Amino acid sequence: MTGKLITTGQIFIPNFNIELTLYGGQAFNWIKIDNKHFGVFQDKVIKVIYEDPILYWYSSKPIEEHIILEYFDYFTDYHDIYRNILQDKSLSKLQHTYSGIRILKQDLWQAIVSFVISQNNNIPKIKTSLEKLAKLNNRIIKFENQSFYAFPTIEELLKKSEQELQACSLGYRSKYLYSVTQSVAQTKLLHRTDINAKTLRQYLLDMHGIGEKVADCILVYGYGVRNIAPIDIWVRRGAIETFNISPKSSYKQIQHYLVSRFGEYTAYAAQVIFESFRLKLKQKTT
DNA sequence: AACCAGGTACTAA
DNA sequence: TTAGTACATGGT
Repeated sequence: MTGKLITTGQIFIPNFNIELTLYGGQAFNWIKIDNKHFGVFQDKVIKVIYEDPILYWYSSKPIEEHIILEYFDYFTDYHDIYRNILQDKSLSKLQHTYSGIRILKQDLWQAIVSFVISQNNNIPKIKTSLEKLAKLNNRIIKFENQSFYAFPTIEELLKKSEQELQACSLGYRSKYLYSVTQSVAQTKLLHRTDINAKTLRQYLLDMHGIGEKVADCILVYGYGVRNIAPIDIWVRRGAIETFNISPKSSYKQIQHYLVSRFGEYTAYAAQVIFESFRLKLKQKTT
């Protein structure tokens, strides 16, 4: 299916919390300049401006509108989602201001690279590392008087040595990224359509440097899975406090609990928990 | 100067 | 299965 290639469009998305969605830790490829948001998508740069309820977008190169719509999860009924998860008494006690968060559907490869780097790391530094990684290939995209660097393809990354990766401030994660890149190429994960989420998760877990949390991030943010959630430190703390579950619970136990409580909406509920607790701490320290 | 960041691999019990 | 620890790097 190929649609018409266009460079600009408008999308109707009422009540969209664009700040938390783009900068809350599910994606690392956006920067904000004034009221405009610029994001690198493979070899393109997209600019978006949100004026409730319209999202205006502009691309540096012609692109199918469908790709943009998918990315912003346009075909999902968010009104229905938040109506559902906010029926939960405990969850609804958290900040309702987070009810405009959407879950982006990112490029699978970009998600794999991003979340391998994200482990035991902070958001600003993750972004810096990804930028340095992009600069290795020096594919510059000029757009609106600014220069951006295209996200490295797997073919490009395969050519890089572990030392070159390490120079991107990846720390000990450089060997993980190096190894994961090889594994993704060998398994041809990016080109397979015969694979379901459960199988993909197992492939990812078999890679050196990907554990449960990163695998689940890749599934949720890069593969469109919504009926599970990555359990990071904030979701863990949040779930323990919000639902009064044992602090000793394992990763799998917390995830099962959330799935049993929120079902097909688990990822959305966890996103609200994540932002709520992450920002609560930030307010304390600043 | 410790402590932390959207964890994982490894070891020992 | 669970508990503890090393791991690179930069910011606070």
